[in-house]
Amino acid sequence: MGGTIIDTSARRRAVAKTARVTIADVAEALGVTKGTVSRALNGYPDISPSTRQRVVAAARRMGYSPLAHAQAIRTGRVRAAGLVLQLEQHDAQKPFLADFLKGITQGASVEGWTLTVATADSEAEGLETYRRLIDERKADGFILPRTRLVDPRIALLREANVPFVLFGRTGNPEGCAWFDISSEDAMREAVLRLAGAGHRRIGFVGGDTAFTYAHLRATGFETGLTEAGLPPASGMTVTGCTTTEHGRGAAGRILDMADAPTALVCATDLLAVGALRAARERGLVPGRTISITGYDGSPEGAGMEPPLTTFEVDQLAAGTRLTALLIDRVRGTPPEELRETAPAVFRQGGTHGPLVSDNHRENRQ
Amino acid sequence: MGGTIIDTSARRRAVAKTARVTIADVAEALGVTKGTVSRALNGYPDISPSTRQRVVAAARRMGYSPLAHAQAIRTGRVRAAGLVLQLEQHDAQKPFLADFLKGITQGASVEGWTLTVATADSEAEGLETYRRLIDERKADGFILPRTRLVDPRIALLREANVPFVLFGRTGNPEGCAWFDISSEDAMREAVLRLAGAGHRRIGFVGGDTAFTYAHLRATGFETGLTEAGLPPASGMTVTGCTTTEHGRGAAGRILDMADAPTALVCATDLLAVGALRAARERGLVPGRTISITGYDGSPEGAGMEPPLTTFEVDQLAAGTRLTALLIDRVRGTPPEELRETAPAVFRQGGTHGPLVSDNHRENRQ
DNA sequence: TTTGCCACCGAAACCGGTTTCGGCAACACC
DNA sequence: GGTGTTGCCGAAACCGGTTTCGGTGGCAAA
Repeated sequence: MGGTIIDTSARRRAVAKTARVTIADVAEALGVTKGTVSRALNGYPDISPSTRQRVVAAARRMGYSPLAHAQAIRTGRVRAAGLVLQLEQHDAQKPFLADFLKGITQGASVEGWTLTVATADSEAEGLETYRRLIDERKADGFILPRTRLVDPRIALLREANVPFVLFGRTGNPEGCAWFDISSEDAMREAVLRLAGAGHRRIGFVGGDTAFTYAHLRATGFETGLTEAGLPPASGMTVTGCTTTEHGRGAAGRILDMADAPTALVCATDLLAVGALRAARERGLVPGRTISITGYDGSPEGAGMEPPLTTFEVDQLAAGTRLTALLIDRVRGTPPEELRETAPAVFRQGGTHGPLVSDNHRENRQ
Repeated sequence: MGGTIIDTSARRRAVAKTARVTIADVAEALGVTKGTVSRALNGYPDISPSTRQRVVAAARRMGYSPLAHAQAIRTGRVRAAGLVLQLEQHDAQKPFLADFLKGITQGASVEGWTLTVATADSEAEGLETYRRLIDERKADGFILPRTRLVDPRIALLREANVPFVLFGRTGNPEGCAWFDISSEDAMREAVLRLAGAGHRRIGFVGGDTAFTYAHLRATGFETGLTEAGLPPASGMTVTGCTTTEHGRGAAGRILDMADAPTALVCATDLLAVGALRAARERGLVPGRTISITGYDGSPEGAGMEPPLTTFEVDQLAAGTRLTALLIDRVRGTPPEELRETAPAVFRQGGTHGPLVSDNHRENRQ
């Protein structure tokens, strides 16, 4: 201030609210160029070990960390995963959202990535949101939850040539990477367990088969029947249910049949809750005169009395794997090598039990 | 390909996976400079209406939209709100998370912003996460949920000179902008309603008073007592409860007192659920021989039998307002002008009712 | 006609990084 | 001793925008 000559960088620093340390500051402090600092910090091979060490030390000492968006301008990578949540639907996935997000962000932060989330009310709005995020490059790739057999989001991302990973599977797997829970195996296991407990007439309450998971669970149920040596459950199978009320209605209709099943396999915990309600309304006792299984491992199911027999899904692990796969995908690994499934694990509850004879059954109710 | 002279931009476009339209492309197509295009699109006054129109039309026609991170390098703004979720705690906020996120992202997308979310297990890890996001400039400002009376996050952001908005209030409001639900008024209203229904001995089950909301709700309860002309509820007030089990234990101890209260005001729905359990274990009938109110408007409370009397919080609106305030804050509005509160609205349930005489009470149980 | 002003836009610097290119010194090899 | 290599790093271009500065043309006032 006293002199006439004022160093511009010093003046800039005095004006700036917060003094940001740039790569140029580090370079100047060491008497090297920006390029050298950049290469040293990014692990380029043409930097001598001693120089690299000096640079790393100076960067740490000066508190330098590069601006993500400044790097992105040249590299084209913002180091962010994108997630568009379509929350129009019922609160089915809401309870799992926290764990899922936690898994994603944990997987992301390991690699220095972050997560950009957006929401949409409708499918059309969702596609618009993807387009916006892609255009502005707010994410390097996307995680697609709740995939459908025919999924317009996949078509969009394929065409835009943007990396993505499915949470779930889809009809045409070409160019798709995914992580999924093999819920079809869980449905199969449910049938086999019930058949092993003596049940011969088993019904199924399934979800909207436009979603791949619902389709797969329905087929898994059929597979279980076949493997158990039981005939196809004609008439005792319902799909297209999404809410608790749907589940209640569908289960009610099945239980009102002449040859009503003694057990119900439900595609989700939500539907199982509805089915339990329908069963109780008909004087049936879950775990004794009616067996009901769910799927999801929801806290609601665990808090019920008796607790719901279900299959647990590790949403946190799912989120972690999905981001790991996405990051690999962004880095160039072909999608065919990035396909994983994990099993859901059986959780013993009190809503299922061995078959009781019809006489016995009459007594109980 | 046939000729010797190959335009570099054309070659680049052939090589690039996806042809991105840059500002230079738009400028070239119109025969103007990048600067003109930029100024036209950003509403600078020194651009003639006709030119502006031509630029806007060309940009739309060519499908141009600027890269957010390329703009950020000069403007210093990435147009992103930051949200760090500390999910160590119990699943208290999980059910509201979806709506809250929806509100935030909706508020953000209106202004062309996005949301960057991160999670942390502990407070220390949370602070580390803030530092990382700030250093890499992954967000222009932050939304801080679940504020405490003394909040280290606020200290951190204050010092780093990074804009933020509280969801809640705090001990030292200096430099803080916030949005909050005046839950203290709800507690007061609960007491007044109960007193109006004849209750004279009212207990309180409160949360961890390190959190501002819990502190405020406890004072709101006291205010209600005073306004109702009731004496301070010595011994019938418990704070520090966070889980359903805590609520059950605390309510149980209160209900076991010699002069047990006939009504319990609970600071959260979670605690109310625990209190209901404790009451039922003692043969009390919610809505008849014991009155219990909650706060949150949780779906669990609505699904109970009878439904929980509680106060609803519009999480979606909260998220929307918070981002609007944050964006204003980032744009320079002083924090003192960005402070809002909204009321929680009473939701009639079946867990409270008029005071019944002790004789009557004995009969009922 | 000259002057002055203003509207409008071009030229170029700039933001903070990354990456290409080329050069110099040291060393090995014939 | 000339000639390649090789290791290492400086110089500068570059990424895609924004912003500053200055200049030109048109028009009104003198």
